[in-house]
Amino acid sequence: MKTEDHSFLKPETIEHISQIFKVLADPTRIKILYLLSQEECSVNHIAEVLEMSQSAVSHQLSILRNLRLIKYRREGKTLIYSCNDEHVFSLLKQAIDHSEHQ
Amino acid sequence: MKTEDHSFLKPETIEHISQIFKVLADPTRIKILYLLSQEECSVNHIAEVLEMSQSAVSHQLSILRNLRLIKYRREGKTLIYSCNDEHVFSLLKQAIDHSEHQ
DNA sequence: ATAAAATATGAACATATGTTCATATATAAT
DNA sequence: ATTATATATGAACATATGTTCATATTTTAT
Repeated sequence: MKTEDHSFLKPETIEHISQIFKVLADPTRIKILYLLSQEECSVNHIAEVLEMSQSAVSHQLSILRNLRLIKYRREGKTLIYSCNDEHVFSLLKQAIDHSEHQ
Repeated sequence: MKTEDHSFLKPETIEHISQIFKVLADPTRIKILYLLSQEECSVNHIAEVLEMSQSAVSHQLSILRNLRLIKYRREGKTLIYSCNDEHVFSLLKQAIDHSEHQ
């Protein structure tokens, strides 16, 4: 095939996809997202369940929050995080399915 | 929810998913995989079409090859690469669709 | 106003990753 | 055998990323 006959992805599309996959590429974030796919969670709850430091969880949540993959609401002193991007969670679920059934 | 009531991903599953997403997280590899989803390609063809050095392409191909995401056959001096993992290419396509229709 | 609890954040550090450069390997042609 | 072509690979380098540690911020209770 000649170069000019190829279909190319738009640079923005490539950047966007790369960014999404980058987020999904870290084991810690996979665990957090999988947890949030089951129930909304406070920061401390996530830290306890995943046996991580509060700080590490919070840093990761800030990454997910900045990319609008998750959202939160406040209950008193507590922030409750939950899913905010069906597409990305769907990618994660598809990857889990493929990985478990092979 | 109590910690013992959560569903957890198996460590191998987490590692596997993370590895797949890590591969898909690099713009260069996204371009290569997208190209290979359209047609099988020689190394030099990929390098020309994507305007990259032969060495850089070859390094990335070796990563994709080691993870069995692509395969190759020889034609004389030329190696022709092609897809070898429908699941992963399906993940890529889903991400592209989501990214383009939002 | 003060203290405690929950969360966020900046700096520092170690590790991982992608490209380049130089060179090696393999096949084909003469 | 020698040369040319196609591809692979190791080392070096720069950049990106995740965690920890210390500390800041925000809200509630007293």
